Amino acid sequence: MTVTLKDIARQVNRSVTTVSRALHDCADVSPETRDLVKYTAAQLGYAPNVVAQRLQKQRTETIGLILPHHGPRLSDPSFGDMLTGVVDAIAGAGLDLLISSAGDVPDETPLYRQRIGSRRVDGFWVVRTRCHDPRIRYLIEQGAAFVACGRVMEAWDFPYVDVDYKHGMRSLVQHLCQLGHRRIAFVTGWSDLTSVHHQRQSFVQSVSELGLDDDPELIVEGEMSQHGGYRAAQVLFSQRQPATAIIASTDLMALGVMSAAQDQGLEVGSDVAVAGFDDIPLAETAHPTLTTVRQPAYQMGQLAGQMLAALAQGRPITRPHVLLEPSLIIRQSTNLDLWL
Amino acid sequence: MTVTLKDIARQVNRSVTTVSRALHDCADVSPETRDLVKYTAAQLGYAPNVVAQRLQKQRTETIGLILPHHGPRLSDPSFGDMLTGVVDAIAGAGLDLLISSAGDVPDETPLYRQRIGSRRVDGFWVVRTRCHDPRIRYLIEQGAAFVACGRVMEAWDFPYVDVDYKHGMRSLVQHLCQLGHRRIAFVTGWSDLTSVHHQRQSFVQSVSELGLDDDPELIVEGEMSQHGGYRAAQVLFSQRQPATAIIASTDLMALGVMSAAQDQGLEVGSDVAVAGFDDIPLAETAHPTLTTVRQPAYQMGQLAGQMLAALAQGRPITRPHVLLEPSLIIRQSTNLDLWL
DNA sequence: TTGTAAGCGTTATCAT
DNA sequence: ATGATAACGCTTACAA
Repeated sequence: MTVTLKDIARQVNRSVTTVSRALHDCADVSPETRDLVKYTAAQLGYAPNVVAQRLQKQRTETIGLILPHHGPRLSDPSFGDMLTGVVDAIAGAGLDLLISSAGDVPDETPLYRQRIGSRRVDGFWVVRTRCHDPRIRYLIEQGAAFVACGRVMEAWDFPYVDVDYKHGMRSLVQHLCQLGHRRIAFVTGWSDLTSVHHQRQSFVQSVSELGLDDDPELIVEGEMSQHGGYRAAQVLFSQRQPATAIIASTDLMALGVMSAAQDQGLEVGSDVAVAGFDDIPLAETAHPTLTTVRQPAYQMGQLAGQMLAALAQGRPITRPHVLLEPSLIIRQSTNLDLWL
Repeated sequence: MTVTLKDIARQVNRSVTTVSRALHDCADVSPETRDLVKYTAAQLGYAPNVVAQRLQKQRTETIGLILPHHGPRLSDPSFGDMLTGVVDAIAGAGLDLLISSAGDVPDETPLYRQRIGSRRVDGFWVVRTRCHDPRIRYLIEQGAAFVACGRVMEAWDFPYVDVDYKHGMRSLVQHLCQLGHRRIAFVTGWSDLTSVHHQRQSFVQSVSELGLDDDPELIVEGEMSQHGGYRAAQVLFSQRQPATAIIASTDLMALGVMSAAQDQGLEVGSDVAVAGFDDIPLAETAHPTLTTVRQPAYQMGQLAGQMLAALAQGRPITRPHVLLEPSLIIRQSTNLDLWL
């Protein structure tokens, strides 16, 4: 059925060892043998049994991703982009990506433990870091190979790729301030997430520095989805003194906010300004188009993938700490006069 | 470093064989030995080396997904949902999902060949089938285990999960006809895709049966994304006698169509009706909300995953051909008066 | 230049 | 009830 080294060896009247060496282009095999072996292998349609190779090499050439129970959903566009970046990068290095889901388990460390112990993967890609992330702590303790998309609050040294949310938030608040807004709200996700934490911190600081309204009611936490954004916005609109501008943690939330505003009969971009984070494709085709802080999701994934490949193959990581600068994309949702 | 059977065997003064049997709860091992072995294993933090198990068992317990070069993108929401369904179902059966990308290669069969030959996976999940799909042909020829999300035009017998696009399209055209539309356009994806083919066939037939305008100009092919929908709609709006209703192959395309209409100064839901396929979350929060043919993406993935698990574990597939009925979700984009 | 033998960690077969 | 032995397919000392 399936072709093995033994089959080739029999055919060319050599030992399995010689065949193996010939296929690996070892110097100590005669050119004739090498050519013969390669020819025969090709003809027989030989493909090495990677499982056997892995057992021998004690490497799985596989990167694991355990989807955390607190999201992101595979159906979130920006996460999909990041995933594509990782898949492309590690596939280019001959590695596989193994996806599993944490399900409803609150503590994911046993899953990581299990996959390390059973030598299922060479390293992990960790997404959606939390401020004090037990996964990161565990992986560092174990000396496991991993790359995170996101930082933690502790001053631990581990390879990561992240976005400078503080910078992004600052430029967004400044933009809204310049447009004359004094009362800016922040519709945010679960603040245990490091990204959200940074956004929030920077929001509070920027608002204070610019002397804007710093009413704590203006910060509303919700689920990181359109529905979460929608509901949070409803809360905001029901306040005695509603905000004139709303920033959301993600574009999906921002689209929910826009939706809620429009359902209130408000015109987004004039009656109320709305902005998000990510720059998903929909941001550009929404009506009005959505002002946002663009994050290079694909590139982040790609970088993480390259770092993981280096790690898995024992090469040093050239830049273990990458902080990408996001850029403010001004569109109609904060400035309806804008002609795109 | 890592604990193996040998370590346990040494510790409990038994052979590796006995330890293995004890851990597998074989009947022919004494209760004392069994308990001792299990206790020791737990204490040492033993986890079986899956690579070794796989080499021995000649099974990888892994399902492969090779992302076709013609999409879908990982960032498409409906595909993400389906992927989640597969991951959940497969993980529940103790299997892994291996993702790789076909890159720019026009013919993917070598990739399948390579993964079969190297025994990397036990089976494949095939997505986005084409009318005459070389991947399906190849996998059938090879006798490989796989489940497809989508059918082909040939009368080949293979396990699949698909949606009854024809039915969905018919109900959509009927709905628009009842609203008084005589000139309905279809903004479609690459018609080599079986799903698109079925939609198109049903569109033409429904239009003809209902006696509506069957101008071939009303069918415009474009990229299956918002931009593709946007551009195709621009073509439609520039026609001498524009359509009064536009159906798109996917919700993303439909959102692009809505965008283009709005940029033309048209009011979607009154000046022009727009409808899509999928029912992604954004369909419900778009403005106006989007009429669509709902497809149970997560459920499709889940079913495919269950079938794959059965296949991989040598169990028979109870229902190898599943055709799910989509349902028409009427919203404002075809009927602005509608209060959701 | 080639072959022999051992080993990766596990499971299955056959003795005892 | 337990253990020796072989096997899964491959790589790599070491020997010839």
